[in-house]
This record gives sequence, C-alpha cells and structure tokens, in this order.
Amino acid sequence: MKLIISEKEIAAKRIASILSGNGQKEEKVYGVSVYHIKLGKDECAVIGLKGHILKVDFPKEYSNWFKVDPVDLIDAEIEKTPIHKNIVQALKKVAGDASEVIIATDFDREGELIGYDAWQVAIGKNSLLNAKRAKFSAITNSDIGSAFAKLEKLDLNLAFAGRARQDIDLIWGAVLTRFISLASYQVKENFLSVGRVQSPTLTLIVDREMEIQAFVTTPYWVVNVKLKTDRGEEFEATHKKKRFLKKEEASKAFSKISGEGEVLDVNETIRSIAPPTPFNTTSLIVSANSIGFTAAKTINIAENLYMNGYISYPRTDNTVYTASIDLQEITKMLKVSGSFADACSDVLKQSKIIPSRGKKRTTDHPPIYPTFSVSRQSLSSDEWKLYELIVRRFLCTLLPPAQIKSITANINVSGEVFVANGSNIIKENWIKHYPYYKHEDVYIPNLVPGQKLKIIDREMLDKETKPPARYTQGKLVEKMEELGLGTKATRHTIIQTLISRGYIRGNPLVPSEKAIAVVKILKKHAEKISSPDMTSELEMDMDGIARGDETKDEVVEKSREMLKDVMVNLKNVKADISQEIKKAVKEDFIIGKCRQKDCDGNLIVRVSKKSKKRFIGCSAYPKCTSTFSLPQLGMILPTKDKCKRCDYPVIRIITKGRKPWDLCINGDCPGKDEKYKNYKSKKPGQKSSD
DNA sequence: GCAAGGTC
Repeated sequence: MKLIISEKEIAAKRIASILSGNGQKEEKVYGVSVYHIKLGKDECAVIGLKGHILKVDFPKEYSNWFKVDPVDLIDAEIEKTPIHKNIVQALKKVAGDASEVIIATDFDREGELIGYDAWQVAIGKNSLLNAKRAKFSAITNSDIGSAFAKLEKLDLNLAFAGRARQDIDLIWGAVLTRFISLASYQVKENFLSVGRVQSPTLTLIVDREMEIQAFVTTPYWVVNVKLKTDRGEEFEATHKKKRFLKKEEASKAFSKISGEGEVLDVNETIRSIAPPTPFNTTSLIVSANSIGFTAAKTINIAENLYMNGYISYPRTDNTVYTASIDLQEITKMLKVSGSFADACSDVLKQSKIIPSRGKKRTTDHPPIYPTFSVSRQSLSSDEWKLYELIVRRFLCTLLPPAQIKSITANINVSGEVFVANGSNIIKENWIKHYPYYKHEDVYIPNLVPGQKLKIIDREMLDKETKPPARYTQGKLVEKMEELGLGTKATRHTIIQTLISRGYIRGNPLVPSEKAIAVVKILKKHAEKISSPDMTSELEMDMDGIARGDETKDEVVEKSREMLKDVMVNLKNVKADISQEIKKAVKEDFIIGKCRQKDCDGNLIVRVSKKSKKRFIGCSAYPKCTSTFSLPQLGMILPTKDKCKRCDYPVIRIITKGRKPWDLCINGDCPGKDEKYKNYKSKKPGQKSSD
C-alpha cells in the first residue's frame, strides 16, 4: 500500500477523488478521515494533516520564567512535540502497512517541512519507509495527474531550511521576550513580546507615529478662478504655481484677477488604465480593507467561502493564473446566476481572453478566484460583499484596459497663467464592472487657443500641509509583503498579536506608549530584531541550506552566537530598560482626567493594598478620593475615547480568546448593563473577527 | 506564559 499525505483534510479528499475518479472509500482512524483508492495497480490511502503536526519548544525544565535566566535558553535543546495527537496516531497506524509515502503537501518551503515531519512520524513504525514528492500548484485534474505521473524526491535540504527558521524564531523570540518582560516586571498577561516579524512590524507603526508627532505644518495658499465660455459652459482653473508659500504673493495674484481670460494652449492625452491583477492574499486584504474589512475579518470570511467551495484557496502569493484554470468556463458558470451577467458577457464576447498578471509568480497555489456561482441570499451580507469583490476582481482581470482622456489647458488671466485640468473616461471596459475603483470625471469644455473666457468668480484658499497618514491594516499588510515580513498566512495574525499585546489599536493603527518604549530599546540595543534585515538575511541563509552550501546546524549556531552578543549588551543596560518601560507603562495607564471639580489629577489604575484588587483612582490621592471599579481579569487599555452616553472615559479590556470589550468606567452609565450582558454572552475561546 | 509558521 502507498500512503499519500496532504497538508489539509479538504485537499486529501479532493486528491483522492481526482486520482480515483470519485471512487474513494472513507474510513475513520482515530477520528481522522482516511481515503482508500486504487492508483493503477496499487492500493493507496490518502490522509490530510492540519498544517504542521509538530511544534518546536524547549524542554519542560526551561518553562519557568522566574527560575531560568533567559540567556540559558540560547543553548538549550529544542524538542519537537505533536500538536494534533489524533492525526499523529492515525498517521502512525496507517503508515504501518505502507510500502511508500507520497508527500502531497503545498508546493512551498513550509509544505516541504510539513511533509518531512509527517514522513518522520510515519517512519516510527516502519524503518524502511521511503518518501516521494508530488508537486502541484492547483488541485485540478491535469495538475494532480501530471504530479503523480512523475513523482520526485523529497527535498530534504529545503525542509531543513524551514527547520532552521523554526529554531531561530523560537530562540530569539523566547530569549528577548522573557528578558524584556522580566527586566520591566511586565509578566504574566502583561508580558512584552519580541519577534523576528512582529518587532520590525511594530517599528513601522512607531516610526510613522514619530514622524507624525514631529511633523510641522506649513501654511500655503491656492488661488482659483471660475471661468465661462460664450456657450455658457463653466469650469475652474488653478494658478500655475499651485501652492503659494507666501500669503502676499497669493494675494497679489488673486487681486490681479480681472477682465477676461484667454486660452494659451490645450493639450490632450489618452491614457490606458490597466485592469487590476489577480488577487493574492495581500491584495485581497488591501482591497477588502478599503471597503471596511479588517485583515482578520477578511481572512475569516475568505476561509469560510473557501470551505464552502465558493472560492479557491485564499492563502496564496501567486498573482498569475496557472494554465490549468479554465477562465472561460468559470466565467460561463458565473454568468448563470445573474448577479454578474453583464460583466460575464463583456468577458465572453472578446475573441480572445487575455488575463492580466501581477508581478509575483509562485508555485504554491493559483491566485484567488471564484470556483462556484452562489446567490446573494445564501450568504450573509459580509460574505456576499467579499464574494462579490472576488468575483468582480476575477472578471476584471479578464477585461481590456480602460481609456481615459486628460485635457490640460493653460489660460492667461491678467498676465498670470492658470491651469485647467479635465479628465473623462472614454472607454470603460473593466472600470464599468469594478465600483471599488474610484474615478471621477472632471469636466472642462472644448477649448481652442485664443478663445476668450469670462471670469465669473475667484477664490483664495488657506491650506496647510498634512502629516503622513497612519497605517491602515491593509496598508500595513502591503508594506510587510514589500519588506518580506511574514507570509501570506501569517501577516494578519501578526497584526492581531500586536493588538492583543496592547502594543497597537484601531484602524488606522496607533501605538501605545509601551510600544514606543520597546521599539526605542530594541533599536538602540538589539537593532537586529527591530529591522526587516533579520528576515532577509535569514532568507539568504535558508536559500544556502536549500542549495546545500550550508547546513541547518551551522546557520542556527551562527545565529545563537549573534544573540549571545546582543544579550551581553542588553544585560549592561538592564536598569535603563526597566526605567524606560515602566515609565511608558505608567503613561499607558492614564485613563483620563479626573472628573472631580477643581481637581487636576489623572485617573490611573491602582491596586488596593488590602484586597489586592485593582481599581481606578486619582493621581491626586489623598487630596482627591475619587474611585471607579474595574474588572479584575484581562489587560486594561485606555482608548482616549469618551462614552457616547455619559462622556466618561472608555477603557478596553483584552482577555485571551475573547473579543475586546470596550467599557465605560462610569458605574452609573445608562448603557452599562446592556454592554456587560453582551460581553457575558460571548463564550470564552470564541474567535474575534476584528 | 515566549516566536512564526501551518490549518480550523
């Protein structure tokens, strides 16, 4: 018997079905589905994993944060232990009868490692078991057929490269997290995490906040004139200078406006606007963010749509359709349901469909596209919004570019040059079917040089330069991809991690004081982990391992030595670190201004000496004895928001496995009971969608 | 209880 191992249960089922022409027989082994099929003359069993089945960790004796010096973790042994016990059991049992293992996990580095781990588990009872590799980029008849027709060798070096990443991430993450947390007494639920991906990501947000804080606005002035042709057509033109930095100059230009205008010259250009490229995970998150979905919400809903068979696999880097996807067939299928019939017709009436393509071409999965035509009624409103976005995006990638005409006219008004810009779409093509693309036609009439224009109004506007914008979750995911931080499957969870650590909040994202302090310390004393360079260097090392130029042990050892140097520096400044973080944490704990008359204290979180319970008190105690009660569990974050009902400060309570709870501190707030009831009805462990 | 990477 041959044993085929795939990365997930749903893929196992589809592979079994394709290889057997839907002749698979399902058996449950320790609750795990195993599909029995016949492949040529061979009996085969197909089993699906749940991603990684083993995790890395330090031995138990290192688990107490207070008893182990973080530095001792650097050279500690690293163990691999099962994550999903039933799958490991089932795998071992089925492997007992196997003569060969075929690894059919995702065609990427982690897929190779997941497959290698599964093979090692399978070998346990069967020391002669060898492994082959099926490589495919889409679970379609043709791709699966050719992958199994020419099986390859499992790429051990590629798997070891993945293993190096696991070890290095664990060592650096655990050592620095424990050190920073212990140094500042931020322990238990308040611990301060540090990691190869999360820390550079946090640095992006903090750097942006610093830029905003340091930004000095400069005033400028804009001078406009409103004009009219003989035929009565009205339009606007702006002074050629656009921004006047001196008010006197703007006033001078403004006061000169009189008499009539004369067209100096007119320029027309026609621009093509290319259709959007096929969705991968990042571009889906970015687009969905602009219609109001957080990154986590997008991923949750997409996962749902995928599990129901409505869209293709949502975790992909690829932006180029693979040849085995029949774009025309999918369009025909979508046309039937009616909601997108117009767009489908436009696609199908082309003599040849030429799909757009993005810059990233990978082997992991196809781009995200609809796989089933589903009606609006059978989805929730959010599901439909996302599904519609994916369908429209898909259809637009199959349509020709739009064309936009731009007109620029220079107009002389009393010796000053004003510029009128107009633009209008002359060929809609894909834009017609993609309402998410915002384009507004700007009208200007047909003008000819020498034409005289009547002045009907003039204005001088006071403006000022604006600081750069904070990152939205979408923009952040995009930036992370650009810098190589995280993967398609983890970028949104990294953002969630930073939120649940109390480092950042909101969308756009604002860092807390402790986030600013941690980033400052890392930049100064552990620069390596605060920068995306650590990831790019790791990528190079992993490529080296995959090529066979270096070994996994050499790379991990080199990394350990580097961390030891970093720790020597950090230990020298432990007292400063402690001071700096404690100060920031204190500032984060200012809930708002005291509400008592004539008191200028701050409301802060305090702990009662008697009962050891926490509460909100005034910093002016004992002069002011104002207090508010607090929930005793969860992390407390000030939000700087005021309660809509009673205007008292609102705090956010974050408890692991629960949706964040926004709470007004006023015990007598009219909305309080209702909010608390809402919170209580959420079960622990329930997934938060924002 | 630490990370980041899979998947649910």
